[in-house]
Amino acid sequence: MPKAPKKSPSAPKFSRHTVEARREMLVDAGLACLARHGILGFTIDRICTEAKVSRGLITHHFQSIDGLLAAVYGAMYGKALVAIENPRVPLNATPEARLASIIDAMFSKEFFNRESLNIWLALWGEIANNPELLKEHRKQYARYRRGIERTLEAVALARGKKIDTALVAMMFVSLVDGLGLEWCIEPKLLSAREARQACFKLLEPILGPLQ
Amino acid sequence: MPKAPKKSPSAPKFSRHTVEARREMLVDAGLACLARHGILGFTIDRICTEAKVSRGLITHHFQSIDGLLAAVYGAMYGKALVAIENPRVPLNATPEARLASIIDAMFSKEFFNRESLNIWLALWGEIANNPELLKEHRKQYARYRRGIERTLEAVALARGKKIDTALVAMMFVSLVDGLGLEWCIEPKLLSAREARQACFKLLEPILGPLQ
DNA sequence: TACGTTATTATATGGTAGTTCAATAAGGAA
DNA sequence: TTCCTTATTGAACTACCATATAATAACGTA
Repeated sequence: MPKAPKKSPSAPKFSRHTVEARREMLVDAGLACLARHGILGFTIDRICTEAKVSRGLITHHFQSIDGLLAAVYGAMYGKALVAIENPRVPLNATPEARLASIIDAMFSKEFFNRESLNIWLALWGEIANNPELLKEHRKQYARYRRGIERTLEAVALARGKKIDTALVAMMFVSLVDGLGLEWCIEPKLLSAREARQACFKLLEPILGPLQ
Repeated sequence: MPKAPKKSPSAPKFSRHTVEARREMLVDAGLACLARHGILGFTIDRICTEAKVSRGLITHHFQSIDGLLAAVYGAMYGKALVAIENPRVPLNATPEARLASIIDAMFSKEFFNRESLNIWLALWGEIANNPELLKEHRKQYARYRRGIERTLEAVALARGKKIDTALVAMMFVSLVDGLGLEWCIEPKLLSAREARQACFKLLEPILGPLQ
């Protein structure tokens, strides 16, 4: 009995899943590869090994490796959009409380961690060079910006301040992404707390005290 | 006379250059590939084709493809550091004028263009995943931040303002990088002029009027 | 003009990339 | 239990990857 099989001979060699479930498993494996090795680690071989499936499955479920990459991008935004469109505050919360909740979420451990940020960095560098990814980006990013703009606009309105909403939103989004970039590359140069503080320091001169 | 050669038979098949000159040519070719196709386009084949040399030359001059990538990164910083450490203002210019000159340079066509920004994006995504690149980054980025910190500190000192220099510098650098990121991916969402304006809008509540 | 140094070429090598597709077998339905 | 659908496997294929190295030839020097 050389190389004893770990399971009984009658055990299935693999298990079948619904299309949706398997797609999610492959997306998760893709995220793991992106987090660990960046865009150069996003390969059929690596991802299938990570997901413990054979090489043919990605093409079967996503047509191509780029199809999976677009799905991975959508999954990243999916998580973030929940926090922005449904901040964890009471329904009757003030606009200020909604904004503060969004900022807190952005710099919480769930989003502000090296794995997630390394994924974002890897994706950002490819958007402009990958048509399929760009298409997905346009869809998701529009929603993201709209959510931020509405929140900022609501605060300004509640305080009777007139602001250039598009510009302030762009500044806020840019600062958040920029802080994530710096921290991902060299985490010791700032803390999540300082990054969060930086956002308030940007917005308070424009919107008034927020905390 | 089939397939007539374009040059006389006695013409050299290639020309020799000094090590320094050839290294620069390879770096330029690497930059072009990065600008056009991102990090996935940074390959021996592509770069050598771009530079019109044979495949062995990169290894000969840089040991490996990662060695060339680190040199490319250094070249990008080299250009930017000139503008920061030697802003185009008179020697006796005010700190405010020096700061304004740096900001103007950052959003000038020389730096704020899609090619350059696509290169930065490609590099940022790889720093955390490439030890050789990380080493080069640490060397260059420290100089960059120091230059920004000194300039901000000088303005604050001249105006008798007390600021958290490290935090303000981090905010400024993050905003600049973030704006470049957004603009590179979707240039129609803001102009270079608005990006420049955003920097002043961040700094003026902290340092007072700057323009 | 001939020589010597060495930058450069060109090929070989072993690995890994993404995609295709026929064969397989899991697991629900009958 | 048997059958059928189809998710999944796994090998084949072509293309491209980085690197090593021996042969070549450019060009300054003597």
